[in-house]
Amino acid sequence: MQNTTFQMSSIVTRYAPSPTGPQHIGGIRTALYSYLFGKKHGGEIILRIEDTDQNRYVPGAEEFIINSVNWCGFAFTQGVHVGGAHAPYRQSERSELYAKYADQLVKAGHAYIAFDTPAEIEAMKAHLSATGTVMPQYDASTRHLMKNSLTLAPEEVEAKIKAGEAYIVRFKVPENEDVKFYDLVRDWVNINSSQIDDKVLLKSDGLPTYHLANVVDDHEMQVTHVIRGEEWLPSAPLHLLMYRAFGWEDTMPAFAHLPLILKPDPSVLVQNKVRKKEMIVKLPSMYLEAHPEAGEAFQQKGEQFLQQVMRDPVTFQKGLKEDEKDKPEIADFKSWLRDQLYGKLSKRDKELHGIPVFPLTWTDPETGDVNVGYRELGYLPEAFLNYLALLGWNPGNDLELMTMDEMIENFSLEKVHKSPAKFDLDKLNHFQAHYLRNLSADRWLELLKPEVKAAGFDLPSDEYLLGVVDKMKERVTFVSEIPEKADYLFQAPHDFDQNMLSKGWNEEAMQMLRDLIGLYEKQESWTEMEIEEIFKTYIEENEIGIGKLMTPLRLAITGKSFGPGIFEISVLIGKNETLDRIKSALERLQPVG
RNA sequence: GUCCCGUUCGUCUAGGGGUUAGGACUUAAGAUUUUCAUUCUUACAACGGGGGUUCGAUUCCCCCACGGGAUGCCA
Repeated sequence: MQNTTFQMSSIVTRYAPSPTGPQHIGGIRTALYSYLFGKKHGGEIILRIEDTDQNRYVPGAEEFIINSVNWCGFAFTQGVHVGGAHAPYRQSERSELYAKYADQLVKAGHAYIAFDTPAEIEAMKAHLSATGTVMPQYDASTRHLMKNSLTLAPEEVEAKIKAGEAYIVRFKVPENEDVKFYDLVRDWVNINSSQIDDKVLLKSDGLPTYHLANVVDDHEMQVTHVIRGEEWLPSAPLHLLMYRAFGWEDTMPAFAHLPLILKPDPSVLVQNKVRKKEMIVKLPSMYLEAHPEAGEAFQQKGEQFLQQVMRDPVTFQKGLKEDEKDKPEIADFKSWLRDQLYGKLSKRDKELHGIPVFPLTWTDPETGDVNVGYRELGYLPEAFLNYLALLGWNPGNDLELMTMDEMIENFSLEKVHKSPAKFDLDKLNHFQAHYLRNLSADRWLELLKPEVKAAGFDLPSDEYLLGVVDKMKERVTFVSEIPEKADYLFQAPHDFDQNMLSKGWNEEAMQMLRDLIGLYEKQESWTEMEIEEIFKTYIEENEIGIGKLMTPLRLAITGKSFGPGIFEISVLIGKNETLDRIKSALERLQPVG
């Protein structure tokens, strides 16, 4: 990796999202893989914003992408936010370029100008469908029937343009040609060109479509490796054809199409009794919300249906299939259900499966809807990223927990999976707990302080806080759980575990605690070993079962029945506080039983 | 519908013509522990189905089933 400077500098990858909304974790993973690959080969990693659709532009989306990547802890070497040799990196700022190249293609006979209105195209397709064509499209078989520069006389075309008539540029896809291309993760893929329609290259607003902009920019920016989602696989042959038409085939980038990230398996839902019950009620009302026309009466029917279908995974799978015997309202519900339960991970899956899809919290600028992100939920970026990296890639050994450097070292596109992966929150949480336990003192303080304040406690010293961390880090998955589970480390307990109280808080225990206070008071030096010794000597001398005293002691000091070692806690909070708490408990709590 | 891609424990996956099919998460049991965790040990659990090719197939080929994607003047 350290040698071959020439090879190293020649790699260029890119991440090219469109700012149509918050970046979902699939996008982050694509960005990550582009980064890992680029970094591994010492190359350039470009962030290019594909904002060629004016209608779908969402303010803030671009910042969201950059913030997300920053939070995850990796970076681009070129891009909208940092500049670079190929600036600008926003496609809306490069539009003359695309028009120029589209023109070049038209002149060379690889593309043509078309004047058809959407309605006319629609009519053509409808007509073909009616006469039995399975896949009606604007292509070699139909382009001669339409209004374009292939069918119109040149003067006519000229006149129309002069008159200001709207037009687009379409790519002239060759007829019936096998297009074969190599994909780094899927090997050879073969598609016949008749499957591809004459894609629009330049829209009537003068802006390019993805297909044109992407090919032109990857060429201009000297991109060597295009790493993108599987949804692009079917249009890759088109892109190849375009590189060919431009005469750029020699320098065409290599392609790597990544598998999708899927929703969790719905049969898991069926097997979980609690979740199942929830879903039987929730799904019909969610459907009702989306389809108010179904009518209130639907809710019950929907629940009935689910109850039958969700008996077990097999009935579930069968029951969700299309069935001609279904009543119309159930048929609609079913197809809606399929969309909700299967397929790519989507925004709805936070609600449905408890799986957030955004790295950061996103507030929809139009609706005000808040979609909570991994960061705000308390996930550590390194845990999130490590888990995400493994959803579609694996180094091929048993390595799972990896630092960024290890991921870079081990990464290869050949090891990227072909098949999609389902998101598993349990495993992410395991990673999270692991990384939390290995956090540095500085990070701990940085993360814990706001949580302590948010819980309404006074902020203790850093030293004390690190003591808290030491006692609690093995017991939590999120930092916010610390003030929640160990409130007694920040103030004397207000509430006491009733169950525990009824089991062991009696006259006998109270007397023992009074004895213990006496012994503790005499003890000058206050270390864990010493006070444990006092405790043990006492119970041995009085032949008491250890739990008989330990439980009431813990209860008096913490109010709880579980937690770190009680002597550790006593030392942390100090001698005075320990004694105060025992005394106060003895005053406040009446003996039970 | 048509085209493209995929299919190993419940989940994420390793492997690859002859393996006791390996690891991780989850679940369960045990050890440690004053409790709760952590940690450690153990257990449960998989090659979608059918045909080939082969002495032998989970691995290669074909078909089917299932899952996914694409089929826009969206990306």
